[in-house]
Amino acid sequence: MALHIHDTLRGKKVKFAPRKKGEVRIYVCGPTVYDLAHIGNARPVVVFDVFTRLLRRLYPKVTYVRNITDVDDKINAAVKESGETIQAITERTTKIFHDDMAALGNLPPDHEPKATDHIDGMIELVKKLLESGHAYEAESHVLFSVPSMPDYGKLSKLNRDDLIAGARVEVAPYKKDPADFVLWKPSTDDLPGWDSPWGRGRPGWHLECSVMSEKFLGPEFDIHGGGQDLIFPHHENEIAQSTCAGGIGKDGGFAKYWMHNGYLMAEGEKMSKSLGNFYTVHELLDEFPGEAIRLALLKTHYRQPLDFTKVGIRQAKQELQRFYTAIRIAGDVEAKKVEPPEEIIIALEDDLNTPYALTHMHDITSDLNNATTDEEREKLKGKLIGAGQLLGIAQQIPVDWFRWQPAGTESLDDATIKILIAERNQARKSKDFAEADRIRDQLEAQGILLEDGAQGTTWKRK
RNA sequence: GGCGGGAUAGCCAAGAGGCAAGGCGGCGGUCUGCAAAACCGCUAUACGUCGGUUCGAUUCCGACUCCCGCCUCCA
Repeated sequence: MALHIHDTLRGKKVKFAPRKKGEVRIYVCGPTVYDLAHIGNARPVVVFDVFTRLLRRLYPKVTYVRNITDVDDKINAAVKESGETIQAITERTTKIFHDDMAALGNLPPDHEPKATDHIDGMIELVKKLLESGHAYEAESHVLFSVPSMPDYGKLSKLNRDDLIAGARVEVAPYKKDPADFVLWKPSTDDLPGWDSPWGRGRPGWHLECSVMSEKFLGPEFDIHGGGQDLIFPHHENEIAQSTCAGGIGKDGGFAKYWMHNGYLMAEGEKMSKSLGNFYTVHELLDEFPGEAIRLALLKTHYRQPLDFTKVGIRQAKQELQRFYTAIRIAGDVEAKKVEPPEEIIIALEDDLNTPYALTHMHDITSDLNNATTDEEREKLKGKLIGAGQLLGIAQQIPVDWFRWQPAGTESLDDATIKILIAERNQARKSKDFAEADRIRDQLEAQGILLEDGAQGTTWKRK
């Protein structure tokens, strides 16, 4: 089975074929760096991380671009509120974003361009749109003329009349058509701005992705991804800007396929800052291992709505315990041929069916636990770890995984635990089970669980 | 009003027109000094409601209910 993905543009699952043989170019919308990433921001990062891992296995060359948007009115608002400089906010937020995403086991993209490094390109793009009659100037703004593009709305399946009918925001008076959107807007002195043919100003929201995707992937690339909420207006407007500025080829130009991940709720309610029921990745990482958070996201198919809960993370953590326990028990044999088994690849090739891939991982785990010969165990251990490679889980050394503890907890150090285990085993040897159990209970009270195995006593944290 | 996604066991969650995967949790057993882990077994009066198509639907169609979202700057 070849790779199939659900394409938002065509509205169905389709067979994937890259524009250039053996090469895949993918662009995913990254964060606007004004605040800590919440778990909803993490979903597309994790989803497309697994997806690009799969692509790299399937194709010799993959270029994955994910941008950082560091110019935006939300950033300006954050500046006003905190008094920090823009640079301080965007750099700090970017740093934390990187740390948080790494903690969730995400590999960095090949390129991570920043919007502010590409203002010149944006100005060029706006010029092109003006020259080709797809844009116009009005009151120091430059606007995209939606009526100039006959098939505007093809991604979101919204037509211009619907847009106008559903408008909840007052239409700016300088717009020729209510559906037109801003390409460039003027900045007052207290706002970030760049010199342009239309005066000092700053770019509209969608411009950066049009410019940076072309710069790193060319005017026609393969896949554009992001959260469902970006379909309209962001991606719709990117299509408008990029295709009307040129770069229209046989596949309609710009991205050939569009992939969007589903929405997230938190604890049964829609995530909302005003309700306070959203989790930042940062705070979650204090309480849970990043890998458990990652798995909680991958347990649900990426296009399904996901109700993200702490109970869900705990369940994910239990599943990881199972994988790592099996790997730990098989610690006496070398994993052989560590690479993703066929069934895992097949599951993921079917529009990234991570839940089904996980089912296979559990099957492999059962087989490993049931294996009787070392030869089988070597093979199955390799399969299990190989499967985890694609999903970005089960890659740690088991000891490290079992050692993890929440931030700020003060528990016994490894050396002390070792000593207590030795004392307990001494007691067991001399049949002083009361003392042995006392030590075990004492450790358990500190969150340390003991397991007496054939190869001695091992421990893990709850 | 327009457009889109969802509703499967205590919980999470795949799936296919023809006996309802998997995991977590729970229960019983084997193993263990006892545990834990592992293993074995059990754990859904049939998949939101009502109709329709069909030999047969939970899977297709229609209506409805509820939930989530988009309709100009939110992943």
